[in-house]
Amino acid sequence: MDNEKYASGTCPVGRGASRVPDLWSIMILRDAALGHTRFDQFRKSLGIAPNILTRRLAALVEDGLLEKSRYSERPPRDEYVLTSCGRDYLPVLQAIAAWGTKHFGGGPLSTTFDADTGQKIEPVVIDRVTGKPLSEMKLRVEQPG
Amino acid sequence: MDNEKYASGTCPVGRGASRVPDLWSIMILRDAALGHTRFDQFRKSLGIAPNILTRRLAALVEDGLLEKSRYSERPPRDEYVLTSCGRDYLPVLQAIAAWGTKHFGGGPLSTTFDADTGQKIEPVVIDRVTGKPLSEMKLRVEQPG
DNA sequence: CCGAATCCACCTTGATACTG
DNA sequence: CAGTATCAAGGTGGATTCGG
Repeated sequence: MDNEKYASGTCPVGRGASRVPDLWSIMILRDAALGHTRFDQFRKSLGIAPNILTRRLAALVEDGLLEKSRYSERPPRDEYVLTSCGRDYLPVLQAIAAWGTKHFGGGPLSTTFDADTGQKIEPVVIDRVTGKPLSEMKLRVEQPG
Repeated sequence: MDNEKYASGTCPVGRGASRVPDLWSIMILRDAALGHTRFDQFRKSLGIAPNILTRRLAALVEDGLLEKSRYSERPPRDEYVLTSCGRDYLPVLQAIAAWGTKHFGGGPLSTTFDADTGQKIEPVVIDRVTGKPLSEMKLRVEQPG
């Protein structure tokens, strides 16, 4: 489809989603959030074909979510690390995970913990001003201009 | 790609994301959240080819995010309305929107308001227990079993 | 006119093999 | 290890058609 139409449109959902337009991209970012950085880590973890992985990584670098970083000179080797933009995508992953667990759970699932306290994480999306969960609010959307 | 591998895997991100595996699905859900229900509303709003729209709608119905509902008998007409599962996806859209606005803003964007108070919404993903934003936390993921 | 189904040229995807 | 080359298969969207 024509991502660019949404990438530059007025809808903030389109602006964001068009940078992570498919399942591979989402799963690559998940892996990156888990600390994976190398081509082969992604490839093995995801079971993705190498040419596809190459393209996806390039697109994520292009859009500023990942950054190539040289970790060996001879032989030359790059790793892919999350930028601050990419790290900011992590809450989206958590929101997806919470939704996935609630509605499509039914099996053994990996779980996220607070690394400091060891407490299990339960992600909720709230409005920063009122603190109310968005799922309990009535919302209205307004177009610009 | 092979969605089903992730749809039934142990990763909650995969469980969720595989049900909304592409940009069209996300945008359809956004439209649905805006109150669109009819085939032609989606088609015109998104500029999507009708055969593709048919497939995506059917997939979303299949996965329980949308529900077909007959609104006219003669002629027979169905509309697509969000199920509770589909409504629960709205926080994900908001998280995407917040991320998109922060990192790819730079233009006129539509904005979400609290329908009651008229206040602008600023979505944040927090941990329900501690109330802390996830973006400020150090997380650790644990595999099942 | 609404909600599709069908056909078709095109492009993307991904499995495999291969290279530095 | 980190990709590129090749190529078959399937997805994509435009045009058209069709029933209500």
